Amino acid sequence: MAQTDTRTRILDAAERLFAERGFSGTSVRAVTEAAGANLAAVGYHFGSKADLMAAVGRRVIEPITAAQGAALDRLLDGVPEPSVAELVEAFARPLFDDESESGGESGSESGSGGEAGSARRSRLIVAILVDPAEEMHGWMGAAEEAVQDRYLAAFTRALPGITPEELVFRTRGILAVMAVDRIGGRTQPPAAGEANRRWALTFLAAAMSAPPTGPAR
Amino acid sequence: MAQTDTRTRILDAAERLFAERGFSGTSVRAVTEAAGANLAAVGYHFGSKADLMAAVGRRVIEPITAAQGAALDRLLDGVPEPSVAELVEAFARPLFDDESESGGESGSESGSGGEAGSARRSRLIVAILVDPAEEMHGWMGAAEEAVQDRYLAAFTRALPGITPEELVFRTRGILAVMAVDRIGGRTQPPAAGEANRRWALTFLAAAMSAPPTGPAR
DNA sequence: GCCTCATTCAAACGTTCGTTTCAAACGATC
DNA sequence: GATCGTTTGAAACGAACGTTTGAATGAGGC
Repeated sequence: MAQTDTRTRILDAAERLFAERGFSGTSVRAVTEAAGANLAAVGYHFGSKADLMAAVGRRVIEPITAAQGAALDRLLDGVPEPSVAELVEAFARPLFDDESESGGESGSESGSGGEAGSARRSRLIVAILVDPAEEMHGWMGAAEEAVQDRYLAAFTRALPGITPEELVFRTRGILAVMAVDRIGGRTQPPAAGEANRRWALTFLAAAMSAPPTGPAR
Repeated sequence: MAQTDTRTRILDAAERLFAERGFSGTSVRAVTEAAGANLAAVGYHFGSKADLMAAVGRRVIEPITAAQGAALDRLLDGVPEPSVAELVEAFARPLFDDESESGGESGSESGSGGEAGSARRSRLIVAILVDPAEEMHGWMGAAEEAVQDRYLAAFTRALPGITPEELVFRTRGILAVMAVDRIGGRTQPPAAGEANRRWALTFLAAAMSAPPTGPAR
């Protein structure tokens, strides 16, 4: 066979199926069948279905979190006070699928190729964000929170006058907008990823830059 | 009326559980137990789990769609060219839970500690929007699409210069932002519904009013 | 050859799932 | 009180689920 590793094939299949059907909607049997592996291979390589999801999630999220942190470093290194649009782009761009993934400066990542499977990454992120199953996001660690806190601080400096609570709301709004192509698929198929990404950046830059919400009227 | 109808109790319990755990994550047994009804009651009153979900969804969505349509009627009746902020508010406000609407359905579940009364409707809407299970949204009909098309036309008039495709994206962005309080619950509990709603309207009015995205640079 | 180790395999474990069955209880009408 | 249609009850159905078991398989070192 000389195919890819069974473990990797399972990770790839699970990444796609968890993104498409959610945690509860994906069976271990469906994963192993799609991967061309035996049912027991999940237990052997990962331990349990929840552990498989954690492995899938970490493989996707870790380079994204690293890219978000590196982009913020680069931004703060250039100018002391980056614009809102720059912050939005630095935060959101790694969340989208890279049609032309070049970057990768910090050599820590790379490692295992990571080829193929674009356009699936952002779908898994959205699934992680919105899936009600605890196993879908319970594995996330402090690294993700840390980089989000750093962006929150940067947005706070770029947007004085916005209360911290509203800023938290808006930062979560960035993530929520990632789910846009999961919504209302009945009318028409989601546009190409490239156009979606540029529209989202426009949408989010304007939203983040909105004047503060006044008190209840 | 010793207590509410079995059929209604099942609808209430299903509305809460489908919103909290999604379609695949909610068992018929969990619904009937929460409703204090027999397992077979779902089959008798609704036919199947998918039919139950359709009944739950229609009960929630229909008045919202009607309110969205009525709000647009009212708006277009007053001024021929409503502003973007007015359109956003007319479209989005019915999607949020009405704090003022005390429909008197607070007695569904007694034991839950939190304020279970409202804040469930918008959660179900979000669950319907993002749940990957076909049964979660497959029941939606032409009425919902029709009102969304009417808003799309109104936004098109209010925002000349935005391509129809980008406008579709932004309109879906309105719905996506509804999912914001489902995201990142680790940092802090979701804010009160009232503040969330006002922040969302600010966020969305600015986002919808953004200048058109230029061609790829 | 033999042994060791990691991996794969078919099969089975017990549990939970959605659904169905059929008898019992209920309320209204005669 | 008997009868009818409607609703509820306990129990069971087969299928699918996550997980575990223990025997095959194969490569590498002796």
